[in-house]
Amino acid sequence: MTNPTTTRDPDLTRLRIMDAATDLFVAHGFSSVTMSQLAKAAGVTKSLIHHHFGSKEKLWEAVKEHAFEQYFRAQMEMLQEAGEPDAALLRESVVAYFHYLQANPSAVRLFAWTHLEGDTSCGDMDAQLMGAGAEWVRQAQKRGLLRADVNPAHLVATFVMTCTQWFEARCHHQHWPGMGDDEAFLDDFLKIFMEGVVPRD
Amino acid sequence: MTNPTTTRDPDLTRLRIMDAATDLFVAHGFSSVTMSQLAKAAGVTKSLIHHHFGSKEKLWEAVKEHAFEQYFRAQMEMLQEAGEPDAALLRESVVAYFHYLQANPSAVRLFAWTHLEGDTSCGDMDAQLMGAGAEWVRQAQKRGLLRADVNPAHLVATFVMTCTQWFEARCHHQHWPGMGDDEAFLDDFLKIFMEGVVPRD
DNA sequence: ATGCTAACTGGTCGGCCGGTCAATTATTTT
DNA sequence: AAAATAATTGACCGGCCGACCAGTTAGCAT
Repeated sequence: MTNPTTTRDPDLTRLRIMDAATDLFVAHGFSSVTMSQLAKAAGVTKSLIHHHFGSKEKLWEAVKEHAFEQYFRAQMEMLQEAGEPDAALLRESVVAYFHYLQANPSAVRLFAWTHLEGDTSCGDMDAQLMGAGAEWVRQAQKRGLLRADVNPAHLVATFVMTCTQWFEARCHHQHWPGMGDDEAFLDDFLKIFMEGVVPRD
Repeated sequence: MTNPTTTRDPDLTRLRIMDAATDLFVAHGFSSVTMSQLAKAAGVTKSLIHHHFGSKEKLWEAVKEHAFEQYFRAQMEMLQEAGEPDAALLRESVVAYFHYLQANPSAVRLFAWTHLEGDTSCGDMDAQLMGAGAEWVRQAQKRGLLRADVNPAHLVATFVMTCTQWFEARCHHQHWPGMGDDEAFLDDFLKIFMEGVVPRD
């Protein structure tokens, strides 16, 4: 039988390092986090991190790749669960995306760091996702359920970027006068966005 | 008379350091830039940077403050030049803001770095700016020129954040399939946004 | 049981980090 | 002209950085 109090568990160790690294990198970015901090946070020695990941840079890559995969999978699921495209479903998609980002603040910050680094390693997955989203919109346009005079990619980008920026720059605009909470903003954004994407009678 | 080829010019030196520091910080962020890099880029010694700015952190603060001031002044001018609020002028404001960011990519990146750092030092200026923008919208709403059922701050935030994110994450979404260039996106965004903010007949 | 592989540790290293300081040179003040 | 002030330099510092390595130990295949 397997020993539950086994002294060594490389998979768990890797996981613990990844988790600690994710927290630290998300909070402070790659370059201002040191191996000593990482080791201390993960409860292991610096050498062990090198043993499992090779270098600080490779650990960072692993953290990013893992986060992208999670994001990609979640978004693909949401897209595939969506049925026949129409305006109501688009609205639901925006709400779902907004709430996904709300529930995964570390993903938002990780994306922001990678944007600034100019990292495009997530390009393929992201392009695939956006392509699917745009195609979804294009079908709704063909059926006359969404206005057809806007580039589908731009339509998707508009709501994706607004949701992203809302959480990315939260520390900034949460102090702006008159700003409401997450739900209040989402409501108002949807009022504007949905009115702007449905066809005029 | 003043000697044009004078060997010492502390103001120019400060400026050269600030310029070099702005470039480097904007490109790589605060913590991954070293004093040696800064000194080399500015054509001065490390010690001289310390002499003029005290520390790396204080130089960073100076760079940010300067950028914020420039941004603040430019936006305030744009706001004050704007006349009686109505939908057409809102459209022009969005276009002007978009083009300002397009022409000042380093400002965009600097904001992004500070967002991630959680820096709120520009809070006062920014709140003032947003307050003025929201007030501008509120007046248009009172006159029935913009729909009144959305929080003015949210309306302004919507287009500000979209423009910001467009340039902030450019390296990311410029590879998305079907995406047009800056002007094409702006056009489509305005189609959606303007349709969403004008009152229904 | 015994050897092999891989997980894991502690110690250590060269290098570069941000920062300091005394000395020198240019500019301004008196 | 001389004294005071400020700009600028180069040499130098302690400390920590990421990385490495020799050695130890646990798990596993045979």
